[in-house]
Amino acid sequence: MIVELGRRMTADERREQILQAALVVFAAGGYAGTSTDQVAREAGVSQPYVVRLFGGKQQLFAEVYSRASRRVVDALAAVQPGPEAGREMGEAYIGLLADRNLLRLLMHGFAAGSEPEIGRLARWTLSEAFRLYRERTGAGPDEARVFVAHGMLINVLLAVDATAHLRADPDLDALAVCTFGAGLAVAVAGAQAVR
Amino acid sequence: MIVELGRRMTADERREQILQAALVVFAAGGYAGTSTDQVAREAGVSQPYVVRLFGGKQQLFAEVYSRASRRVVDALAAVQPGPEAGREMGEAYIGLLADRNLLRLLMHGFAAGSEPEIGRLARWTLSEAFRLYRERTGAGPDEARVFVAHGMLINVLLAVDATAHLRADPDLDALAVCTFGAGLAVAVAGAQAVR
DNA sequence: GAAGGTAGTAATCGACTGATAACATGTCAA
DNA sequence: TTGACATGTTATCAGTCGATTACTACCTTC
Repeated sequence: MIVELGRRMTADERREQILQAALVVFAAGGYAGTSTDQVAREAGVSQPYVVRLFGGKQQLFAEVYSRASRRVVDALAAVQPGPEAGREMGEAYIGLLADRNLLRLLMHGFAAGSEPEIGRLARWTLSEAFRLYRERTGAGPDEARVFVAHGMLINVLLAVDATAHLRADPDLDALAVCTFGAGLAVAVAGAQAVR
Repeated sequence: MIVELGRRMTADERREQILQAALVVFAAGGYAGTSTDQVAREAGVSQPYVVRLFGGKQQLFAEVYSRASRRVVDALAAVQPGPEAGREMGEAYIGLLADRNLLRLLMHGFAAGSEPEIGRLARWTLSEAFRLYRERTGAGPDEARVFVAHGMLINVLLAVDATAHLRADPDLDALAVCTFGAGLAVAVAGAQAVR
């Protein structure tokens, strides 16, 4: 985390900085498993300031999660329709691995789908991925389903840190290799580039 | 939850009862989001007893999660090799939806993969699903990957309660219908039969 | 240069959590 | 019956968490 010593920041700059810090720690620990104090320390501010800037832990998480969802959906939406759209959307998703925290946070949101607000966002993300794939590629539901399913597999492999345990289990190794394909290097690099 | 009034149970019976209760509440709230007191109330015993019987919250969760993993892998391993093995393994997985808590707990484990012990179990579950599919069907890695990916999609749709929001979003609706296929009725029923 | 708003912290609180200790109650063998 | 062990509970504690309050330091503007 970049710390700007001494200098004062505008509230908007601080918000941005705290949101980035929150992405990191929430991606690692999930909503319930992460304290506002962890967020504060990661961002280099005091804990009460985090709470006051965002109105509470729940609202902070909702905002972080909402942004993450939007980043994912935007990356897919950026692909233009055409004969290569399917491949390009796959590559766009793999590209999201560059920020390992993004998809790991997404996973926590899926698991915490019982929280109404988070569940709503999680369903929206899934729904949009499915819809966009069909719209951009003209594919039928079955093909689009395969696309979304692979996205979920990528999320899970990332969450369980499969890339860091490649040598330990040949089957998991094979699964990771054929899932990430050419993106394996990106996935491994992303895992190391955390923080 | 069935409460046996007054009667005393053997420690093993209690263990079983508490493990079942823990599956329910952990599936809903995850590890960090669930207190030992919630487990105790669900099981109808006092909170300190839960802690003492299992040696701590972590060990309780590890045991619940370990059993869930094993149930999933056992269901897949029960399929005999043969030309129909692929279809049968799909059906076996869909059959697991009958206990909604099982796959939802699994999801929490995937998300909490940063915890070393849980991550180990989660990776093992993935690895075994992949390995068993290839072994039973003779399929190559790509086909087995599709199988595992669809399992993950099913988990996610379950976790975000997609079956309870079918009418709200036509795209999510289409995704759920074509994912669960003939198992949709099972999935919806499982969602309602919780507790 | 002082006034007023903005950025930020220190101190503290009540609620909750996991865990421990001490105690009570039921069950069974001799 | 009685002792001894296994099954459970009540009381309690120390730590953590999210949140509130009250305060301080900084910057801009007139």
